Amino acid sequence: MKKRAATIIDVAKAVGVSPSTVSHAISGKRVISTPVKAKIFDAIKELDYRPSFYAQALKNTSTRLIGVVVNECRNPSAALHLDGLAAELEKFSYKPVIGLAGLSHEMGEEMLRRFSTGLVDGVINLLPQITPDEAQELCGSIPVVTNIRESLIPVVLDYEKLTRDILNYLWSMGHRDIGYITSPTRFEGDDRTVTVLKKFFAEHEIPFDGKLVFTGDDSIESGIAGAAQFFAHRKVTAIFCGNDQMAFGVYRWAFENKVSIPADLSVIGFDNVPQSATIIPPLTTARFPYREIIEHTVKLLMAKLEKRQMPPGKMILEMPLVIRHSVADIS
Amino acid sequence: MKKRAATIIDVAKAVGVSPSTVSHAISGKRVISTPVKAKIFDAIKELDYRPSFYAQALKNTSTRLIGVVVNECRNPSAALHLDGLAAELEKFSYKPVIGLAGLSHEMGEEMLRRFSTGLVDGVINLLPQITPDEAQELCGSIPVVTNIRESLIPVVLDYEKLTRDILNYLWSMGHRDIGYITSPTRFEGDDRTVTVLKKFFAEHEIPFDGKLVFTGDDSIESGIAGAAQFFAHRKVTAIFCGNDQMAFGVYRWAFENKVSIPADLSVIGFDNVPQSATIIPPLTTARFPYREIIEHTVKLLMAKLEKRQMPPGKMILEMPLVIRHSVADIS
DNA sequence: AGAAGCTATCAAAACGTTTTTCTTCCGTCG
DNA sequence: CGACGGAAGAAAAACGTTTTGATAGCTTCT
Repeated sequence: MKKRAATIIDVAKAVGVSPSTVSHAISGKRVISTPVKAKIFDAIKELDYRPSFYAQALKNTSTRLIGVVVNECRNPSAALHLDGLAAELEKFSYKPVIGLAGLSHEMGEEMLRRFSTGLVDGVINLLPQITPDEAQELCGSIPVVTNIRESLIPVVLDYEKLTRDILNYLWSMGHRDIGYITSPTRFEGDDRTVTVLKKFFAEHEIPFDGKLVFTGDDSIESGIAGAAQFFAHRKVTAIFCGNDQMAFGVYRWAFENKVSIPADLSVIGFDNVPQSATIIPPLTTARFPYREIIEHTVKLLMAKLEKRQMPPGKMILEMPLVIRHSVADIS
Repeated sequence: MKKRAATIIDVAKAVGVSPSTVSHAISGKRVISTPVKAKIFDAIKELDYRPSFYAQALKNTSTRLIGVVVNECRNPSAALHLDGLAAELEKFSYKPVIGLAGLSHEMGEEMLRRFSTGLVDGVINLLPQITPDEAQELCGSIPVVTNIRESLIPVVLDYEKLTRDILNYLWSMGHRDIGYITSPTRFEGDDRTVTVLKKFFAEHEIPFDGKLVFTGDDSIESGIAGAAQFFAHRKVTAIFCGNDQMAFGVYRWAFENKVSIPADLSVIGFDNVPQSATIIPPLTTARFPYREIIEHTVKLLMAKLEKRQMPPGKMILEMPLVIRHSVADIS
């Protein structure tokens, strides 16, 4: 059990046949007589022969492996992406190789560079801190898809409509003092959200208060910090967050400060991670279309792998509000 | 950008030198004259040469990669393991290759078998459904550590003491009607827990009610099911769960059935995942020693890789209760 | 009966490295 | 001045496969 693993040459010798015959018997690319084939398979089992992955990869120049780079698994949204991508890639007989970059920028670059040495056939970059161009640069000649950045995928996420939906909903429930915590994962979406915010308040003839926008970083801590900042400034009746994680942070802050949700403070998240349904009170949030985004991500990667063009046309994905119990009607 | 990646031969030709010289210049294993070296590095940059990972692996027979097999990332406990293992392996210059098996048994076996083809130097099996022996069998000659099973690691988790601590705590708070939801991840720990339970009730002269033990599967859903079963049978004042996920399920059931935690029902979890601190009310739970377990897991794997024996001696790890707000004093 | 065509197998080249051994060229020393 | 030794680089072998081309031995057809 501690000795060197058996090679194809070992089994060839054991049967008294050439290595190529063994290879053909395994792959079935040429016909091998039944008795010989039987003896070969016996020997394979006997010697516990397993073809060397690396030798095969070297010969084939394809590995059916896709590198997926992500910051941390403990981010529920990342975990959802990872699980989903694994399942989706499986449909095309690809397997993910997950690179955990941690939170450092260098480590992310390092991982992408590492993948570019032929280890994988393609890369999916889930790091928000690395732009599509940087990622492609780091990976050299192998195809990369950066699915976090909306611009890269032939799909459009209508953040403006979503923001308007949320604001309308909050407004209809009587909320006038609303804080917003941004998420770096949403990028362009974030900027536009602020624009919509300003416009919305202008339309309703309410002054826009810049201190009611807090720049978050997707972590629970920044949710806490955001809520703290708002209330230090002035009382708000609702906070909406660029992702659910930060909404959980707001919950946390509220609990510690004896502010009751939703009675004293309403909260809206974005993502609809499973935890948003189990937290108390269940979080009202917008459903991020994980399934569709994931499908499109791998579809796009497959196209790049096969050097196909994607059909032009864009697809608009809905991000419906899922109404649970974290927003109160105070009108 | 779409053309074949440059090889070491290409850079050798570009400089007018032999491939071995290039290799030596890169590795520094032999001294190469400064001007030649400079030209080589220029050419490398120019051609964007990256050594083929597979060719290197084939030659070296070591890859500094460790396969980690896990069911799903969305399980927060798994995510914690994954992040921790990645950081710990990094200390030894190993990188994890994560295999997502999903929930099917065959897929788990498949992943383990796949890893055994030289893809990785060693394997860490996090699948509770596969025993250490099965895992070693599937992986052939490469070292495997199955860290979920306590018996394999030179560390003992004192589940009996933990159970007693929990029961004493609950008892001191006045609880007499206590349900227990088991976790498959704890195995032997689970059985022993039930034993301790019986003993504890005997000592306190309370009849043991078998219907107050529910077999869970670590999912949120089984937490819901467990709570539902208990209350269908009779009222309990406290439930303790083999992991935090299932405790979240109990929260969920309580919310839906207008049972208030902790006023009407106390809950204790096990794991102390981050979410247990942010859920409302914050969950009282036992801290699973992730850091130590992870350290020992890779220590053990490193020993196997270097064919060293582990020093005998076992280490007892504490699992202290972290008291938050999910248990009420009803005495 | 000889050419042609199969069938089952073998031999060799190739994939891109690393490593060991072999050259060649100098300078130095006795 | 011949031998020796060191430096710098070249050449070749090896890692474990897959794939292509070659080679026997048989059938089959004309």
